[in-house]
Amino acid sequence: MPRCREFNIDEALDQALNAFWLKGYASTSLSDLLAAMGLSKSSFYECFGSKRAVMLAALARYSARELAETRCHFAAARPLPALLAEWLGHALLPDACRPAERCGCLVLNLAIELAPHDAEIEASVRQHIDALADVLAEALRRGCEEGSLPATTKPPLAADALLNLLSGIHVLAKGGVEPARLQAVIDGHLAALFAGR
Amino acid sequence: MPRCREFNIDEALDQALNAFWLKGYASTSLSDLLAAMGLSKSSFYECFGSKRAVMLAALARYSARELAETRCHFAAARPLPALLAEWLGHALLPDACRPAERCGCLVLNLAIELAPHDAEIEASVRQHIDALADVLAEALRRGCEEGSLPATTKPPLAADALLNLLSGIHVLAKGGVEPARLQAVIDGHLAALFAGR
DNA sequence: AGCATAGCGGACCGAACGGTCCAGAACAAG
DNA sequence: CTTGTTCTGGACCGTTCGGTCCGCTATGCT
Repeated sequence: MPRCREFNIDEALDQALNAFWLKGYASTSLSDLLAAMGLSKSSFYECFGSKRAVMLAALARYSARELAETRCHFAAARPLPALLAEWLGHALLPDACRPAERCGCLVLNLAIELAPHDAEIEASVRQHIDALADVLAEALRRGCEEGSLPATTKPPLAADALLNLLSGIHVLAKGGVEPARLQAVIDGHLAALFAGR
Repeated sequence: MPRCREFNIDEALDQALNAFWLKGYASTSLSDLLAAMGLSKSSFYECFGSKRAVMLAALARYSARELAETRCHFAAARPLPALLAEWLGHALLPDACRPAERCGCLVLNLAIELAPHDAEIEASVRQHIDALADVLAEALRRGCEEGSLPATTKPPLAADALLNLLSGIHVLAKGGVEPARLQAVIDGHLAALFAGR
């Protein structure tokens, strides 16, 4: 007997995600959110409860998506150097699933804006970072075994370094540094990594 | 015959700077600002004109201060490895002139929050980044000449890499990653740098 | 003393904020 | 057709926002 929901929660969350990605949390007003998600204020509060809840859900969704893509990317049976180069360079290329160029990484954006004052956000951010580092470390470990990486490489440390590299890239790109300059930094890092040292 | 100004503009700006550093631009309300700067709304608008003008001034002040400190740091006649290690590690240590731990870098915080939507901010950020990169590149050039760095080192590229490293450190630290892990990343990067590769 | 300025507190402004509520239309299943 | 649910638009809430203005006092100079 009930009338079933007409809008798709996940699609609405994706739009909310894009809105927060573009303008951050505080600067995304309720009106912005409603316009992006394409639903009325009543439906919004009925379904999600609050602005903060939506951003938490969007953050979780982004994190899961990003993690799944990364896992999938490194699961491919291809040379590790190419996999890493593509994964890092990804941040500098236009991408259909990003709401704009130079919008950085949603997790990092929200981390900077909210993590110091919101324990729940901080926990999500930490979890995302650690999970990503794990995926990277695992890929690097395989690289060591296969010989594409020097045996002296320490996967967890090198994974942290790569994650730090990508974080810097995201931030500096948002600050206006030209992609070519950042690409050179990536290339240098990878060259050093595969040369061992 | 005029009565002279009682509060110090620069000190007030420093307090505004700390407020923005702690909470970002949008989340720092006028009340926050007035309380931090210790002056009345009337004096505030008489002297600075608008919230945005204050943040621009605070940003310029921060940038100049940071740049001067960095120049001074690398002007010391001490071994380059130590200078670099201290400069990078600085971001992970408590510091009297910072309003809190893990507050990141004001320029990067504002870049992420505002640069994509505010050309004036973006220009300031770019200028700061380029100036810092120049200082670093110059220090690295001296390192090459003195032999503390391999002759194959390309100072501008290595400078960008160091700046990117520091940016990542700031962001990940704000995201809750333990300082020890980030310190290890720094150590690894410097080891690779001085080993050439 | 007289005067111009600095600075203050506070009233006031319109707009926007996040959030609540409700009347009614649209719709699906019985 | 009835019933129960979804969904919408809009009225409404109190609060806060950035910003303006004014009247008062405190102060320094002549």
